[in-house]
Amino acid sequence: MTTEKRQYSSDEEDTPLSRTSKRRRAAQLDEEDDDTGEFDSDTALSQVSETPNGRTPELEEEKTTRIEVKSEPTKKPRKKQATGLNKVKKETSTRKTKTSKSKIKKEEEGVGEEEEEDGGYKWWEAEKEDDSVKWTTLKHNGVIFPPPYEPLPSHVKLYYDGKPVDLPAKAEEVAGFYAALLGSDHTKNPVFQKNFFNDFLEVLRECGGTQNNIEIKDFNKCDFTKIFEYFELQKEQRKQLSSQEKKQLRLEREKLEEPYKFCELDGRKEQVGNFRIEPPGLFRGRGAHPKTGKLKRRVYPEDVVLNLDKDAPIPPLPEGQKWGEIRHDNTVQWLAMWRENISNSFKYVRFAANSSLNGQSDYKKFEKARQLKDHIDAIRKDYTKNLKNKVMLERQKSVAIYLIDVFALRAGGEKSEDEADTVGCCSLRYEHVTLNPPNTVIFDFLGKDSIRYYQEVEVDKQVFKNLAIFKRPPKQPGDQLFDRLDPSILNKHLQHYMPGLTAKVFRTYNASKTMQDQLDLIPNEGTVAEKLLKYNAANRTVAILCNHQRSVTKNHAQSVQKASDKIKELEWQKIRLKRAILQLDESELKKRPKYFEELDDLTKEDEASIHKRIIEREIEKCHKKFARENDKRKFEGQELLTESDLKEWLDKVEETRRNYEEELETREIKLKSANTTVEKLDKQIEKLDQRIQVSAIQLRDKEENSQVSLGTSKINYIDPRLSVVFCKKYGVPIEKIFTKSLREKFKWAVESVDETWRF
DNA sequence: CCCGGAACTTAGCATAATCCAT
DNA sequence: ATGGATTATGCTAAGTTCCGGG
Repeated sequence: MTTEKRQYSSDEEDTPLSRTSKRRRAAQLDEEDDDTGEFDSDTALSQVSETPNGRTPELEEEKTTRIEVKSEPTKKPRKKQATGLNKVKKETSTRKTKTSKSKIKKEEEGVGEEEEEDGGYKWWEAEKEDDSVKWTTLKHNGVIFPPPYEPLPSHVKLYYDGKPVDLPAKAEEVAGFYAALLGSDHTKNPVFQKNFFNDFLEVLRECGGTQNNIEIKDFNKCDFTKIFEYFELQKEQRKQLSSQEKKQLRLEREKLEEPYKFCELDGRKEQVGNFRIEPPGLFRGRGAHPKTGKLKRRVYPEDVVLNLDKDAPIPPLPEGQKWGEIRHDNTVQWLAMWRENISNSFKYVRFAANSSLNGQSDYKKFEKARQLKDHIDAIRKDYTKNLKNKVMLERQKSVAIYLIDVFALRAGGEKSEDEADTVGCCSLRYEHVTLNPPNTVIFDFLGKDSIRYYQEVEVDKQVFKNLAIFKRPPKQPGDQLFDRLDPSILNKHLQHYMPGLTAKVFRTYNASKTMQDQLDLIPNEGTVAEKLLKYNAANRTVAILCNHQRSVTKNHAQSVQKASDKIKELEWQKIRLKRAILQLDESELKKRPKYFEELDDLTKEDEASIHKRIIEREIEKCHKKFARENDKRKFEGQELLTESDLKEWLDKVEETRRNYEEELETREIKLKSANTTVEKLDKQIEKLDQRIQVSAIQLRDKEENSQVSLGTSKINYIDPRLSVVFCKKYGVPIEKIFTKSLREKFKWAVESVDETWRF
């Protein structure tokens, strides 16, 4: 019933043209388009779509474009970027005095928070001008390599055409990678199968084929289930370990990790993020990734480049091994890197999210987004005006910025043939946008991570007209909508509004701005739980804006069912109590008829099904309790409970069942305590009402959140200071909103902001 | 310019850890 | 205390942007 969240592009109806040639074709179109392209600002929509092979473009216009384009970059060289940030820094320093004062107050009050490992260095209270140099000293202990491959026991094998295969360890390892995924969707994906099988055969060939003369040719004759089952068994055994043993293992792991967890940056102890080298395995590309299933090869020390200061001791390696390279580059914030074999790019070992350098980057990111406040009006005015610009490039730019600003689209860079076909703004194609006059647009495309973006929206009239122009024949499916645009052109354009302004800043800006606006709407009243719910609702609007999705969990439907059953049960209980009141004193009905109205809401059938559910649950409970109790007794060598003991419990349930049945007929409630009163029952009903309220809200929240992921926007888009201010102003403990690791990541925000701060 | 490499930021999913009702 | 449900974290893929060299 749930629509699949991630979309695997429909079976290659891909045109014979490769994506790159599509692009080229689009470029040709442009020239033609320019010929047709005199854009009258008042062109009516009908005219636009009609416009056949229009007139030649005014050459003047062409010239102006070129001149404009050239003159733009002269304005400022790239490296400048710092200027904008320096301004930000000054702003900070004025705020600093305030901040440190409030900090002192805090300390006087003796707020003893969590322990800090880094000695409490507060970079946000320090001044630092040039940030191209990231550190002066950097020492660390390198990385953890995955353990070497452990061959399977000799009775666990791959079967080919029904026969056991003796694989060389290296090939067996690869087979094992596949076997381990048997339960997952990956192994159902033909691309995954094919890529895996190719690489598996290659490894097998490299190590001289199978050891018992079986030639593996057909993937469909391979049976990995024995290996899979062995892994499952291992998993099970690991789960069965006593908590003692588990603890032991954990301690050993922690001891091994200890030296790698921290490094020394400018003399301070800071945490390292991903100090583990990624283990070999099968590449799990998302969506319709052409390389999914390929073997991700093992990384050895000689593949790894370390980055540390010149005087830092070089982390030792086992005899005979050496690091690929030792570097001393203090303009970057990585500690180690290696080249990965799937797309031939680099992987980095970097500082943890709570490190000072990452904190500073975050801070700068949000300050830059805040700066956009001062320019956004001009930018909006500008792009609105330029929607009617006579130059095609300008129109494309303004429409693109409009989409990025209004719908929070990503920039959308060009992608190569061997990646999943996903798009962002600049790479949108003809088929991703459907136009419904007068001004409704349907966006339907796969974005980052192959997450579907589907929106039916109304857009500015002129935007609509322009989109129609961008789709005008001879353009057709497969062609680029913005055929003259790419992120670098767009970003260059944005630069001249504000240094450092790029497409992604709009997402940050609009996310945080939306959050601020939503938080402003929340009244400062009610319980902490209620406020939290409203905070989450605000968070959710941001997540929806950014299209942050998650797959519904396997047991979502079940859990919703359970929750709504629970509510129904509570309501039934309430009704029951009300009946009881009437039983005690019939005159109550006349006194407050409204109160008893809901007695009629519950049909006999509903009531019966509630009864049934309760009874079934009780019976199940008896069985479970029986089984568990006996397990325990067995373990302790005690006498076991007999079937008759179980029967006794079940009989009790049966009795309840009969009571319910009777109650259903007679509507007569058997009251538990004899001396109850109307007042007491009223109290109980009130309590029930509250519980029902709470449960109903939680249920709604659960449903609304089932496909929306709040975390991504909380971590990356919403200025953390907004949350801190919210907590302070509304008396909500920050722990309710930021987990421990987020509090550490956003320490700069938690400690530096007072109630008056605004995004 | 254009291209691709390099560096950094953002993303969802699997699983570990924790919570919470029983 | 248990174990099923929920939440937090770890992992690594997939974006954007910067940058330097032809």
